[in-house]
Amino acid sequence: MKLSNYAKIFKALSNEQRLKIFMMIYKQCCASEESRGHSEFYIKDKSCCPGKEGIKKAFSKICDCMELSKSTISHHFKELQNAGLISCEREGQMFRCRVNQETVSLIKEFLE
Amino acid sequence: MKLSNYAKIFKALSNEQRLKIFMMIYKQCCASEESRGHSEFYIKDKSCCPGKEGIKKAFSKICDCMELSKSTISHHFKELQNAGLISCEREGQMFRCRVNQETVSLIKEFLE
DNA sequence: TTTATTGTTCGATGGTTATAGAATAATAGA
DNA sequence: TCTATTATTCTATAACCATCGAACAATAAA
Repeated sequence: MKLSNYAKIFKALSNEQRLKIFMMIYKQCCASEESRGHSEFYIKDKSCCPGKEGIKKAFSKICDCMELSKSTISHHFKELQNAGLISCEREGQMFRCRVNQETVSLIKEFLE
Repeated sequence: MKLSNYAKIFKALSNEQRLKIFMMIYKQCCASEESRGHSEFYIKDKSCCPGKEGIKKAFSKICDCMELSKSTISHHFKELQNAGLISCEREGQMFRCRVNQETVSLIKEFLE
């Protein structure tokens, strides 16, 4: 893979808010109320978004966990997709998304 | 470590030119002539910067491998240091620097 | 002490990005 | 079909970033 692609992946993770979104999906969970407006990421509980299929209704859940506008969050989702870090699909009113483990593995291999 | 610190590290790697510099130090080697102006990173040979102590005279060597001005490269070095990714020290006219493996490990653990 | 070499700092500039709000589109349910 | 819900796109703006050249600082060699 080209160096520019790696840079693109790192760029997608370089914004704190976007990284937080990514980690929520990665951990299949949502940040706690206390984490609002803070830089720390807290795992609330794993029951909020169960299953191995990724988060359902991820978009609105993540909106609830953050202090950003919908449009900004939508933009961040697209950046993460664009970098190949996550995949999203709409299932009716559900918004399912998951992390692309292959991309995560690529980063880890890159740093070997 | 705070999420903002991880974001900072990823930001340091998010610029293609800076990533190239980082990889030169990481691989303890310089890019080949052919790589000038291209987005690919090529390893030339390991003999140009031997030893485990990091690249000696890294700054000027890297300047020779890239199409950026000295001031820009200096800026990128500082960004990488600031993120904790590399450490540099001047030894007279030598400019020795090495990758902080602990930071690299932190990233890998973060993505576990 | 000069001079040459090497890297840093400063100031300017053009480009990119994060963000919000409004308008729009897509979908589900009544 | 109409309405409510949900996510996307558009437009604007302020902040940030990459880059350069020039001036400066530090060091080594003459």
